[in-house]
This record gives sequence, structure tokens and C-alpha cells, in this order.
Amino acid sequence: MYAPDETNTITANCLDNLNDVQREAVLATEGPLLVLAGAGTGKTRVLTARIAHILSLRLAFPSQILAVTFTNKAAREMRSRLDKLTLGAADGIWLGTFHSIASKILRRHAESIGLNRDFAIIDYDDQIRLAKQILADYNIDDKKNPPRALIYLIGRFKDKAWSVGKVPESEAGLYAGGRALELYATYQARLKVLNAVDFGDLTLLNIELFNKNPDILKEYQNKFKYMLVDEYQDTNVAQYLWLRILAQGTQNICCVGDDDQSIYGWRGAEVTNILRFDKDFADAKIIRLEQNYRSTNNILKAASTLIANNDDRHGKSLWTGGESGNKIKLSSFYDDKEEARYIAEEIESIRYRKIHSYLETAVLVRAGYQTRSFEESFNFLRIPYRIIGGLKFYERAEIRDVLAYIRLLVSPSDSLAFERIINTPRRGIGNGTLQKIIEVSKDQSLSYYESTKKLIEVGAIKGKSKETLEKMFNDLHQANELLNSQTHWQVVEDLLDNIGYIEMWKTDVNEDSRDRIENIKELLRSLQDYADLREYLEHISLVTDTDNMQDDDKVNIMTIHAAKGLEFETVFLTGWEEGIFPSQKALDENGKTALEEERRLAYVAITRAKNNLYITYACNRRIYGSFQPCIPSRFIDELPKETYEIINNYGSYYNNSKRNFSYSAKESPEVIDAGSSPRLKKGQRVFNVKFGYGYILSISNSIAEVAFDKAGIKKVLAEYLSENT
DNA sequence: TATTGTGTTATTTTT
DNA sequence: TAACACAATA
Repeated sequence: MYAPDETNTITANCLDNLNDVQREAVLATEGPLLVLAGAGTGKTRVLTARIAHILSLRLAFPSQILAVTFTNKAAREMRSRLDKLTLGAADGIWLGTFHSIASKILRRHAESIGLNRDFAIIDYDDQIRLAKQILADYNIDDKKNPPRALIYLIGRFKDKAWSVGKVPESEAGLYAGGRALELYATYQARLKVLNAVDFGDLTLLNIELFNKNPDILKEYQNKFKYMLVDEYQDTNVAQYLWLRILAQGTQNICCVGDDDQSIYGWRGAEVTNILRFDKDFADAKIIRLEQNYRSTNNILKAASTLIANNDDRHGKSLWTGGESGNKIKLSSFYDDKEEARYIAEEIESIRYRKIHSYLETAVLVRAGYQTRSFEESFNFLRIPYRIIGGLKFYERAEIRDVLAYIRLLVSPSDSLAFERIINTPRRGIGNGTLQKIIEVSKDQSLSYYESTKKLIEVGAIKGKSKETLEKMFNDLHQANELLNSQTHWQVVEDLLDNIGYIEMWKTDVNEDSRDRIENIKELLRSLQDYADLREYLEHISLVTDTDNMQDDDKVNIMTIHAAKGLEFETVFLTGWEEGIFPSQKALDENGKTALEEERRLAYVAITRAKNNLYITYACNRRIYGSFQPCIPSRFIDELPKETYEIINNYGSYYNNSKRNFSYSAKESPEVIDAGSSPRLKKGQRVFNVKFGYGYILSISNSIAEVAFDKAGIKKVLAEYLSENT
């Protein structure tokens, strides 16, 4: 493996730059270990050092180490740091996302659970298409029961490791008046016919594979001598079960995470996993990384005090050897435009004073739609910016279309791909024809491609439709033949030309059609990085973004979720208003659990800042076209007074009696003087912009329970209600 | 079958 | 507000 001196170098390297606690986490190689790594405490450093250490002591071969992350980005980051640390000695370790590792294992043993080895991994679009078809079959109104709600529900079932038949009867009512379970079963059956799996299946089928084949399980349990898990707080039940079953071999599992940064509960992540680690793994050791290398004391103190309001947490106290630093700058404004204007001016001033570049600045929002006012104010001052997140490369229509063509090229029986492009570009195929195809495909168990051919043969499709379809088949067929003699990227490019796809965008009148053609060219370029089309498809099915975090000098605008794991010199936290942050919708749906998750989101947001933190809120906000009054977020009340200074104060809150607003740390925002809204009383007819008209059932402390005509019974703050007399 | 008009409805989204 | 899906029309 290594020459002895080389080994020593690696050991020295990986242990040298660590503090005592980090070193302890690296050295505790045997047995279950939970590393509670607060924000900015160097968890990736610990993970990579740990792997390097294991390798340098030759406790395992690289192929016996399993390291899982959630994102491709995190996996890449870890890989590159490992390369530097071990000088290539870590080649061959199993490092990847949960999904990529699961899919790797699944492909090896597909036959063992009745899957075809070259199963496709379908994306969200395909899922929706499938759901629509199923709903149509069942004659379920897809207006009252949106397909995406079904897909969402099925996703949550899978997060909980509920395969068909394991879903509790009580869950059936969650969709289409009690039909959730049969729809789930049908969905899975359809996937099987299509030889496809969705994201959730990857983990679920792995578990099934292990349960049904003890010998295969044994193989992996013996193989993986050391397991490492990143962002453990984000695992769902299925992933947890998967890890637990694999770790049963050696018990050498090291999970790194931060319960305070669990912000994906709505997507199935279970904070419980990290909270119960020591109960799930016998004799588990817990190590807390609490020394923060990122933020100033003030920022840390604010974050720590705020998060201490949560009940469900391990609890840790972050500290730093550094300065207390600048105070948090708290400001309020008349409306969202003023807020955005202030932030733009402040950013310009930071730049003018040469404090740091745009690149080191981030503006964080709770939800995507809030970015708009910043775009406007930044454009006005000519401040360059980029919006991170938003529409992802692989989610763009033109990319999806091209991928569908590639999928058809690889396997003509891919009916979901076929359905996507059958009339793109326009071939004169309408809904009528498509329904005929679907009908035949169901009756005779044929793919759409074969059904279409059959329909043409028997003369059920004729005239122009027949001609255009036959041309398409010809083009596809020819392209397929050419794959033997030409490069696959050339074949795809020619196919898109022949089929008229590029032409379609060239003649498109919209101004973004140029960008679309550029995107397609980008895709064609990236094809060259893969040996063949099949390999390309496998890769991109598990990747959602291109992760081209360019580092040109622009301000970063993004949601708090998108900011997790990042850090900036200066951070602006915007829209800290009740209803926005914490989000009303989350609170309505999940009560206290949601509030705690929102608070964790606030914690993540605050801890992104290294030196300068701004928190702002507006007293009025345009939401979906309507102009609504807002009150400051309860999270502002939870910040310790000494950590912030008030910079700008749009004073209306001191003048109007809606709320006796103060910055006292202990005030509970729910308790508002009952006399403050005498205009509303029980039984009164009221109006709310979001929920429409309704009657007040009860009112206390300015919170009214209202029976809305359409939206049902909701609790609403009195100021969001207007009298309707 | 393609186009135009109308109505509905809105978080967060690692794969 | 604005985007999107669907129904009515050409």
C-alpha cells in the first residue's frame, strides 16, 4: 500500500491540524460514534481526517470504507479533500450520495428482487405524468386531487420505509377520500411494468434486497468495515434503517450531524434519528464539536440563544476564541421595496468602502418569491447578483426534452419519454391520438412506441399524423444505427437537427429561446465526458444541478435552505415577519414541530455569517399581488438584546395599537392584549386575503379562529382579518 | 388539432 | 402578480 514514511506523513497531516475534540473524533475508530458538529466546527475536516487515519493505520482497504452524503456537491468536496490529504490513497472507497450508493448496489443485484438490471430511475416529471395517468384510470378528479399531492404522499410513505402493504390503514384518507393506498399500489405496479424506480425506491428496494437475501446482506456487512455518514440529521427512516442494517456487521459507524440544523423535516428527514442515536446503537459514543471557526461571538451568541428555545435537541454550546465582533444590525422598513433598497445601498457601501467583494455577500430569504424585490433594487443600482437555486439545469424544459430523446434512443420502450416528446416539436398529435396509444398499450401490454406502430399498421392513425410519426421513427432508427459508427454526441446532435427540435427553438419568438439553444449545446458538450449514452443517463438521473457555483464577483441571493453549508462575510437575513418567517403555512400544518424546524432554519441562517449580520423586516409586504401588513417575527424577540443594535426603525409599531412591540427577549408573541382588536368579535363575517370569507368562531389574544367558506377552519391573527359588513 | 381566453392558486426541494 | 392548466373556440 504505502511506503512506511508515506504512511507517517498521512497520519501526521491528518491529525496535526485538528483541535483536541476533533482529534478524539478521528481516533475513536471502533464502535458507533455520533459526532455532534455545530455550525462551522469543522465536520468535513473530521470526516476526511478520519478516513485518512483509518487508511494510514491500514485498518481497512479503501473498498471497505463506506462514506455517504446527501448531495453530490458534498461528495465531491469530500473526495477532493481526501485526495489532497491521502495523495490518492483513498481511491476506491465507496463515497457517494445515499442514492448513488443505493443505486450501485441495486444494479448489481437487481435480479435478486425481480428487477431488470437496466432499470431506469425516473424523475419528478415522469412521476407526475404517471400519477396523472393513474388518476385518469381511476376517474379521480385531478383538480381536487392534484397529481403532485399524490407523488408527495408516496414520497413520504417511502421516506418512512412503508412499502406497499406496510402503510397503516389510517393513512389512506390522506388522498382522494381514502384511496391513497390503492393508488400507491397501482403506482408501484406501473413502475414495475416500466422497469423503473423512483428516488424513494432506491433506498427502499435496498432494504428489501437485504431482507430477502441474507447472503447478500452478509456480503455487504462484512465488506464495509467502516461507515461514515454526513449530515445525519437529515436522514429519513428508510435511510436510517438502511444504515442500521449495514452497520450490524462491525458496528463501526460514525455519523456526523447537527440536530439544530435539521431543516428538511417536511421532506421526510427525522430529527429523531439523531436524537436517539445512543439508543439505537448500543454503547454509542457521542462527541460534541463546539469550537466554532466561522463566526464572531456576537453572532454565535444570538444563534445559541435563539435555538435554546427548542425543546427537542441534544444541546450544545458553541464558542469561539475570537472577538465579539460587530453587533447584528436590525432594521425595519415600511415595505419590502424599502427593505430591498436599503440592502442594495448597504451592499454598495460595503463595496465602496472596500470592505469586501460582492461575492462575500449573501441575501437570504425564506421563500423563492421573495427574491424579486432584490432583483429589482439590485438592477436599479447595477449591483451584479446571482440567484442560487431557482430553476435547475436539468429541470429546464429543453433539457428534459433532449433527455427524453436520448432515453428513447437508448431504449425505445421508455414510454414516459415517448409521451413527453410525441408532439414536441409539433407533429399534429393531439390528446385524442395519445389516448388511443395509451389504450392499446394497456390492452396489449405494449410500450407506447410499439402501440403507435401497431395503430399505424391497422390504419387507426393516418394522414398527417401517420407521416410525421413515421418520420420520427425513421430518424430515431437511423440515429440508433449510427451509434455504431459515430460518436454518441454527434448522433444526438444530428438527431435533434433531423427531427426539427433545434429548428423549433430557432423559430420560437420568445426571447429566452437563444438561452435554450445554448443550454442544449451545453448538454451536447457534456455528453463527451461519458463513454456512452447509457452511462450518461445513469449519471444525470442522480444529479439535479450542475453545481457550477461560479465565483465571479456577484452578490448571492438564495433561500436559507440553499445556504446550508455555505458561509459569507456579510449576510442579510430578510423578511423576518410572522407568517413569512416562521412560515404560516408550516405552522398551520405542523404546529410546534414546524415552529421548531423554522427556528432551526433561523439558526442555520444566522450561522452563515462570519462577521457582519443584518436582520431586516418590513411592516407591509406585497404577497401575491396583495399588500399586507406584517408584524415582526417572534424570532427577533428571541435574540439577546446585547447582540444587536437597531439601525433603521420604521416606527409604525410604536404608534399603532396592534401590538405593543418591544425587543424584550422574553416576550411571548402569542400573548397579545385581548383588547387590542375590539373591531372583531365572535360570529362576525370577515375577510382574509389568503383564505377568503368566513365567520369568526372564537377570538382571544388577537388570534381568531375562523370558519372560512372555502379554506375550512383556520387560526388567523386578527390583523390579517378585515371586517366585512 | 392549435390557439386563445379564463380561472385558479401559490414554501422550503439535498436525489 | 404571474404562471400554469384547462376549456372553449377557430
